[in-house]
Amino acid sequence: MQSRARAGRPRDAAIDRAVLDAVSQVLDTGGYQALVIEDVARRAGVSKPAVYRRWAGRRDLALAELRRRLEAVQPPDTRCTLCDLHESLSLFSQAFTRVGATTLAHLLADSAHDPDFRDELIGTLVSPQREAVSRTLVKARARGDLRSDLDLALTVDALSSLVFYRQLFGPDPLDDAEIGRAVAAILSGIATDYDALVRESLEHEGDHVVPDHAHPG
Amino acid sequence: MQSRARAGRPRDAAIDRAVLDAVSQVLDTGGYQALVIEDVARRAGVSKPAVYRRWAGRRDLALAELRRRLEAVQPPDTRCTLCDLHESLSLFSQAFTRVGATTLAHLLADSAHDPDFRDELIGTLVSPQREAVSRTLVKARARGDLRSDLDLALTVDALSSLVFYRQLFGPDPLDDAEIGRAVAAILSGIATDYDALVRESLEHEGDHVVPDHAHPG
DNA sequence: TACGCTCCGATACGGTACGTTCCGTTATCT
DNA sequence: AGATAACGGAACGTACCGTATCGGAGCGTA
Repeated sequence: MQSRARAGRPRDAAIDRAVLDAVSQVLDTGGYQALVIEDVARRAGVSKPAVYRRWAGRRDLALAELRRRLEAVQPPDTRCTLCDLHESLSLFSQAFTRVGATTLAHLLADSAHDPDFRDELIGTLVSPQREAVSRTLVKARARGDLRSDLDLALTVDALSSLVFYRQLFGPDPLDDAEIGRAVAAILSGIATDYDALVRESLEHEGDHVVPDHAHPG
Repeated sequence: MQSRARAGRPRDAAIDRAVLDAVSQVLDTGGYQALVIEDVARRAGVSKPAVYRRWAGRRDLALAELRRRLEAVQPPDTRCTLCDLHESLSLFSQAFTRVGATTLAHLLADSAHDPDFRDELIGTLVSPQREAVSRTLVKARARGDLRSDLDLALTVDALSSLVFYRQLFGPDPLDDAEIGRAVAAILSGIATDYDALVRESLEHEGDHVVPDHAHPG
């Protein structure tokens, strides 16, 4: 008694592929807006109920296709922190070029009032890429290349957000040269004399929050 | 001969206000998804054509309301770079809390295949906030607080993107303490010895792009 | 072999929201 | 006075949603 095998006629796996291929084609030509179930079904040579039998709607359908496009990201590990970070971010950016900023925005919008789908979306598209960056940072810190008081989560956010921002708000995604400059900037800092700035800020009785990890050096 | 005054019955300015008030109410309760023209018209005590006579559709309607909410941002200027940057980013984040991440995502998605609307959207919601941050950075650099070889545009991107990212991808928007840590990190850098990292990366014959503004110090 | 289950394509359906058009009426400008 | 355009109300055609129904086909179990 195979509990896995449901009774009755099994689903045709070829239909799954044909539909996702059609979705891919539509996304690349007309974008998410053009993703109309009936149209997808027609292109795939498949009936509409056959699609709904497999996916709940446009959102699920699009996410399923995007999941196909994002293979697991292999974070580099060359013991060269600059190289690894650069490579991580480059892969990150390339991944979202494949996904398409438009589609990402639509899925994000559609997930607004559906926490479950939002978790699935972020868990599929965002988290793996972030994780790759995070692992790179962890290794670099373990080597002693990064400050020990580093706020890891916030640094991952800072690097990841730059990739997303440029994809979503353009005009262009980050190119390699910009990634290099960004990595350099966040590693070396942009202040001429950070400690002096901290001292000066303390003289202001301002109500701003004093950074809780002032430069140790 | 007033060329400005069109012949015929003039538009009732009270309708403009009533409609935008209704839009505001709907956006705050049900979000962009709940923004249905017929519903807005009913709430405003107005006919549907009266709405379409003024705005092209949901997108324009929502953007018009959001424009009402974002007054001009006054970048602080206290000659304290840490304080000013902190304040700039805090105002930035607050502005988008008023707009609502959901609505922003929807508008961004809807603007995908309409470059004109996209320009209007970014010009209204994004550019002014960025500009405030940019002015703060420019003043700090002029004071000599920031490195002279600073890539201004990229730095603005880095700081702005963090605000957007946390608003859009959450789970929570940036809080004040995180803003402080982020400012500290980007000003002071996260590397223990950046110059050493650059030297090491040069030993790799890797094909990665060598940062074109290595640390001058 | 017979039966039951589930998938298959085809088609029809009700529902929602869009954006437009027509109407008779009302307000303002020339 | 007359032209013009906004007003509310209502209906319209379109698009797409997601679901239901149908006869038929494929596969499991009795």
